Amino acid sequence: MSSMTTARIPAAPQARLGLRERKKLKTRTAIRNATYALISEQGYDATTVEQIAERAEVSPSTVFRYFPTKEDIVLTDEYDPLVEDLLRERPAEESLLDSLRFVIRQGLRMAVADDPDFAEREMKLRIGLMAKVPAVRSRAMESMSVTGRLMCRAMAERTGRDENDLEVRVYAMGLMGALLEACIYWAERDCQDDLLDLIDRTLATFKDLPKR
Amino acid sequence: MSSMTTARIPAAPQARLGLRERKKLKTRTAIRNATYALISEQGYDATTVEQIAERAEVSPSTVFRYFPTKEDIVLTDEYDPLVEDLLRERPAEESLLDSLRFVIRQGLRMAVADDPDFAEREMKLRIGLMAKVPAVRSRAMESMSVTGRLMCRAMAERTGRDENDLEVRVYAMGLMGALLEACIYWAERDCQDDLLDLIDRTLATFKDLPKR
DNA sequence: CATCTTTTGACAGCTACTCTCATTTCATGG
DNA sequence: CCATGAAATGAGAGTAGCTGTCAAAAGATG
Repeated sequence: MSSMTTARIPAAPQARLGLRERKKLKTRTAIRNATYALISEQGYDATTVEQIAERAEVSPSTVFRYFPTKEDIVLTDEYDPLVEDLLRERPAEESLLDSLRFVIRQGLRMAVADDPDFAEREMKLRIGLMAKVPAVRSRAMESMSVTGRLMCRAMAERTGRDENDLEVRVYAMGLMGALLEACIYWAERDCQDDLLDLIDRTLATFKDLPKR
Repeated sequence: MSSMTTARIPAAPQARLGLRERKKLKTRTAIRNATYALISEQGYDATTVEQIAERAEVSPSTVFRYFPTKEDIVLTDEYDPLVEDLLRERPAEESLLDSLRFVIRQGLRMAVADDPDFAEREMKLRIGLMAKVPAVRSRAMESMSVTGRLMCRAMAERTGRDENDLEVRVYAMGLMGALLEACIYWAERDCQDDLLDLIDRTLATFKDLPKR
């Protein structure tokens, strides 16, 4: 689930990117940081795109050019491919549920790697917003279905089924829904529990999808 | 899943409701019918609330008084309590998955009861919109979490767990996500398959949640 | 430096949605 | 049947998210 990870682009070869690309990345994170700051100060609804634009020192049009909706500023990240790679690296015989457990563990570990405090605060803010603000939760569910299709591909490889099999699609979305609910559960209890433990228990409520 | 059923209020004692209540019901369905008609003619996005208000012969303010958002006009129904009742009538020993199978079957049967053609057209329109229009799908997912809480209550009774147990919450949302995906799958294939069959196969991908 | 492309900002416009307030419509007790 | 109170409605103004266009600015390229 993309919207749970918070790491920056994993050791991106920021070296030679061309001035243009570097600027783009900069404004992108400027917008995001401005948004996080403003939301922390005054809440989600009270924060307008104009304010975000002002603090990020860009025009409102630019904000919408980078993020199609306000919710996307909070939620969008680009880690689906990372998850997909990690998943593909796991042995094909391993059950999908086990692989998932591993990948999520690994993903969170990488996310917290270089700046634990920042990563943790940001993750709590995001998941908190997901739990409290309907619009954000809504958007998270949308992105859940994207990540779900990714799961479908992974499952198709494992089980020898087609990635458009009803069973595959349905199982993937069930998983995603469950994982998202686990996050909401976590946020509702003020992030007191161990998220990895919750995820383990969540995955345990599923049976393996039979091959073929 | 409330947003799948399309029956009218089950034999509501429309008899003595008071003129006021009857009028309210009337405008409510007027708005809904206007919306369905307009969307069938010109699509969801091209249909504005003003047009809906005009065709339903009410003011725009009134539309918003009846439905908080445009998506709600399409999706809102009041059948969660019906589902809950049906579910509670099932024997407590029956597995939740079996009960669900039965209740959905029964629910669909009741929905199609008095005017099969209308019910079928409306259901296909709604589920089709859910599959195609992001905003509607989004809203459907929101309402899914409401119905999910209902499932939690039912499961709590069966398994002797608390309705706020992580396992219960997560299992319920997994189920809802899977069922919703089944509907989308159905719509994507132009409603060619037998929806009940798809739902059976969907439920079969789950294991029973152990008691306690 | 000149030219071409990409990115940006300013602006106008649409629509979903909210709020307020005066008016109308229904309910009720005398 | 009428007067009083309560609820539903309509009108209008206002906010904010989001889209589109177009000209100016900034980076890339030879």
